[in-house]
Amino acid sequence: MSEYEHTCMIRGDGGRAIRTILDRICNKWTLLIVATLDQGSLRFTDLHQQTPGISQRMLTLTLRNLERDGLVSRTVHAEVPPRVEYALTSTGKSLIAPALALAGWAIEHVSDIEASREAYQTRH
Amino acid sequence: MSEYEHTCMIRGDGGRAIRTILDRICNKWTLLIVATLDQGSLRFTDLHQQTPGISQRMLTLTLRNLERDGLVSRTVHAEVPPRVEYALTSTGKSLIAPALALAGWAIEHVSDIEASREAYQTRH
DNA sequence: CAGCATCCGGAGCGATACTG
DNA sequence: CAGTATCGCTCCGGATGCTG
Repeated sequence: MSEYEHTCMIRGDGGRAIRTILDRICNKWTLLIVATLDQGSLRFTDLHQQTPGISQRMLTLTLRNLERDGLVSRTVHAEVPPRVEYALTSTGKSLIAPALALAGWAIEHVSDIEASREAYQTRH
Repeated sequence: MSEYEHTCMIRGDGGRAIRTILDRICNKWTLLIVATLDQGSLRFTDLHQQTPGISQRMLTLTLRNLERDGLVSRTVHAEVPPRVEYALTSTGKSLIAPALALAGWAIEHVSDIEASREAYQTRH
């Protein structure tokens, strides 16, 4: 089987499956949060501190979406002050591998891409 | 080396490298166009017909961005009527592999994610 | 054939202030 | 500590119409 026949996985149903996950991970913070939680369970404030630049609002929204999709578990401990632990589910952990594949590609080609952008800039 | 230490590839520079590529592929059409071009060189109209639902405007914008980033080449043939061929560059082709990894994950887990969404819905 | 110009609605995201 | 509420900006993307 030739290489391009595999790409039916992407085009498959008009891209519905790949869209579902892209809509989840392609926002500004999701992959960063998932990668951070790969260390293990963390509290809201820990995540906030380990994610430079994120607002409380966006951290909350990102975690809610991940919880809703079953990629992150949210555990509330009945204590005062409250303690909430976030952790990757098994589904969430399984996302790490393909995410790393993409990150590897990004690191390998980011300089080429940026060079191409500058060259394009000067041509137009 | 434990698994989670690899995730520095994602968190690395605060996520700049991964952001560069996510900003490119995470829009609605880019991955679909790249997967379609994996068949080989195609004209504007061919791409338009093989990508159900896309508008001329979005096809143009998507192709311009891919060309700008050096993932797609654009060849204008001096004929009447005009003929323009789009093809993946070697950099563009190298994106197929990690994209397939992500698509595979998406296909494998899309039903779990949708089930989790419905369960979350009924809980809230 | 292969596009560009224009208008417009909605979503993403940041800043800020408030709370059980 | 772990959020919620509100405001406002920007950009994506769809619809439509025009052109070398």
